[in-house]
Amino acid sequence: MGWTLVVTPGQALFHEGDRADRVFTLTNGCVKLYKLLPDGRRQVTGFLFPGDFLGVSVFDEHAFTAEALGECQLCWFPRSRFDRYVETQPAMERELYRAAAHELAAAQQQLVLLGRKTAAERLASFVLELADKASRSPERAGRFVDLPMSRSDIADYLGITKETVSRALSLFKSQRLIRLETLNRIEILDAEGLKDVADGGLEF
Amino acid sequence: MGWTLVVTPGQALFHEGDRADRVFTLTNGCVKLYKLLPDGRRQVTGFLFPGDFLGVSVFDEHAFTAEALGECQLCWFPRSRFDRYVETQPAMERELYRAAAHELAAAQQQLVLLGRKTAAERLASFVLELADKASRSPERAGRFVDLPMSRSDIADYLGITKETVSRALSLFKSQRLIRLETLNRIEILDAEGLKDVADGGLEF
DNA sequence: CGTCGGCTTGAGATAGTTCAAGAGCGGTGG
DNA sequence: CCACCGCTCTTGAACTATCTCAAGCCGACG
Repeated sequence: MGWTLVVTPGQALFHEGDRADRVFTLTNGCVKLYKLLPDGRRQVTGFLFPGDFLGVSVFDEHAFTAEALGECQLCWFPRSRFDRYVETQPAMERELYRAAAHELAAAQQQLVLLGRKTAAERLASFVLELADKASRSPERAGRFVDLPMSRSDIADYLGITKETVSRALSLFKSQRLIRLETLNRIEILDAEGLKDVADGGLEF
Repeated sequence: MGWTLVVTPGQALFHEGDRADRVFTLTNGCVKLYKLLPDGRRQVTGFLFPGDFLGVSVFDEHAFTAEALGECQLCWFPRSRFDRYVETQPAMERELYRAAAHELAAAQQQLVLLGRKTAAERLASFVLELADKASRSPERAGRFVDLPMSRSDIADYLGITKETVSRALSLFKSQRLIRLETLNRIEILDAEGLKDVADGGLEF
């Protein structure tokens, strides 16, 4: 029902502007999506986890680059085949719409983060977002949150620098909100406290 | 085929969290969409112009507040009626999907703006975005761009302060990129120059 | 066990914010 | 029709969160 594809860490599945002629489902590993400005500034628009779909688009060209974070395994189809399949399945059309609406709502939430939150609020929101995603997956649940991406990737997702990410993490450690089990794995010690930080602290 | 509604300047059509039980089309006037943080910080997520749809959502609750900029005239239907109509029209389902995908692409472009652009780049992008929208409408075309929203609204859309908006406009005036015909109407003197600013200047 | 690359921490620079006046426009009433 | 008033917009000056640049640190890997 499709072809299997294995990509190495850092390898791009496709670039912004490439012809969108394949659709993927991520079976193993994580992927980052980003857009670049002409001078190299980068905005990460999202991260994908096992089970996520990729490359479905109503446009001819991809609007962003997709790059493997670690080693990834994917399953892909030609887009033409996918489109033909969708046309025969009215329920699928609806499902695509629902998925796009969810992505749109998430993007609008991210607009608030990028437009109006402080560095600490951004990082707290990010940790909780990952924790929330993990809690829905059977296996990855619990107080621990994996960070499969680098500090730079987090920074480019949150619209800050990698140094500011480090400093905010250190701040949270000193406040006993989190603990770094390893460099890429956070233990949440105080989810409530983190939530308070994420939405602007307790002001009144 | 629906009811007419006239709202006065500053009046909200609905608030974030309200039950989404009506769909609208804006026949006259302009609307701003925004989300608030608990402490009052605001992120404007978009502006609507005559002909735009509003309130179509797969969710039960509105994800943002919609507020009239000036006096507005709208046409609305109960959502239940709209949903029933969509179900009978497979082409409509597809059109909704296409619309959501376009909004998503626009939101991702705005993520780049909010995450990585400087104040001047943000304002230049904004002016060009309005000019581009206007150029598609038969009547509003030309070098002139109307700003139906306040400086604060622009600021909250671009993730900066109203003072910074003013300063960037003054900068563009001094560089002969634009002229303010009136406070709320810009004449674009150098679209190319504005484009260069919008995407990070000419670096090489 | 040493090296390399990413992470953390520090110190100084800065873009943008905040706070504070003034200026200009539009609306109102004399 | 003009003068006044209120509000938004502009400009200025000081402040600050974040960035930039520069070491050291530390963990992963050979």
